[in-house]
Amino acid sequence: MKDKEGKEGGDVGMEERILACAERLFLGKGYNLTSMTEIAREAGCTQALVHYYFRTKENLFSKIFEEKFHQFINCIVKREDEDLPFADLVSARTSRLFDLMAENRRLPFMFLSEFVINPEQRLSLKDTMVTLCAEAVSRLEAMIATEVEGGRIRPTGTMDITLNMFSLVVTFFVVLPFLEEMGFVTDDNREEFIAQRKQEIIRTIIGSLRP
Amino acid sequence: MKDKEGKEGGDVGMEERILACAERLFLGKGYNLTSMTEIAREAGCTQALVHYYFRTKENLFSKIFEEKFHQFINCIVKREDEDLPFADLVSARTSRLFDLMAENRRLPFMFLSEFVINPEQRLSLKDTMVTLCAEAVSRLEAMIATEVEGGRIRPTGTMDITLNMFSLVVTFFVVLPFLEEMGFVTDDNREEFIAQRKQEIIRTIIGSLRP
DNA sequence: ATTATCTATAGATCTATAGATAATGC
DNA sequence: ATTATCTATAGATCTATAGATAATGC
Repeated sequence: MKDKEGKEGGDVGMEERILACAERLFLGKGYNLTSMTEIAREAGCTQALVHYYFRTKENLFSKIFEEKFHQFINCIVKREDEDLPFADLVSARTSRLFDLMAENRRLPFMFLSEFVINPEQRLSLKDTMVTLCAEAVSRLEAMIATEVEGGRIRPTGTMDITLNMFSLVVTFFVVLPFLEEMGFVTDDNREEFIAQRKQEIIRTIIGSLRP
Repeated sequence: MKDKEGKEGGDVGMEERILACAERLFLGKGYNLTSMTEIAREAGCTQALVHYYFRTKENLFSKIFEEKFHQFINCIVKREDEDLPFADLVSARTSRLFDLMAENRRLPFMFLSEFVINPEQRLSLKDTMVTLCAEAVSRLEAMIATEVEGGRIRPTGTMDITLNMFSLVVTFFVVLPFLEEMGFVTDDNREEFIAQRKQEIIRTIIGSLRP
């Protein structure tokens, strides 16, 4: 029996507990506003121990950041959906992105705060991003061309559709806390509000493509 | 003649120079990552002087934040546009929001980083926001109802249209630096890219409303 | 006299490390 | 023996203030 069971997890090792706390804190406040001291306090150990396991703060952060980043990209692109008809593919990807965001609402904030502030981080992940993005849109690009040719959608760039999807989904979860604070969303209507917004986003994206 | 002309402004007083530097730094990196020392260094004085003029960091930040915030809100809502036909009003507001963002690209980052981190800031501006937002959408709401009744647009909520507008415009400028870094946007095509995206956003919003 | 500016410093953090001690695995 | 944990502390910041000095306005 450990002396401190703490908030995080059950009877899991201290290293994992540190990771879990760090993840939560980094996601909530970004790199610079989270201190090793705070992570240690939350995990229930001294900050020396946090350094013992991860040596530097940068190290600890990278571990979490990169894991989240890959999880994020992989979730969006699923090869199976490439056999779907165009509208269904757009709908499926939007829906998946929406659900991922619903479960990781602070993710964009974490990305943003790090990327905007930390140009090195940005550079170091650039290649990964370019590759993964290219993969993500290659099939889409071809489909759009076909649809446009067939006159089923108006001429549109892959970039525009992708930006639309990303913008609508991500911003929604970013502003959600404010909508709650301002009383537009309450405990009673939250679930329905979110579900409706999801449908509306998909309708917006697909609907705006009609010729 | 002052001994230090510095980067910011011409022969303007030190107080204004401090304000200008603080604005640039706060906008770029948010409250917590900007130090009084750094502001002083940029403005070309000691940090004691920065405290002399603004007493606390919080004070200095609030001054800038609130000014920017009001500028932001007032820019979006212009009463004259309320006489325009529906599509034109949506288009005009989107366009204005787009232009404002184009000139203050770090604004959303500043808002976000402060709001997400600083619940007090959020609370203190809540009332202002609610009032201004209500004003901004009241006329829109009536127009939407009329349009829907007349069968000219499909049934849609004011909230959805507003969110669409906000999401599409703001996210574009947030991700623009990444698109540049990834090579999708270059010095050569930037202007055109931005102009096209603006049109596409308006098309998306209006187009998605067709019945 | 008042306003603007500087130097110096107290007091809070924070990261990282060194070195001691307790727990564990063989 | 090795791994996990702690205490203590060095060395960097940072905010804020006190107190001295220079510049300005009457």
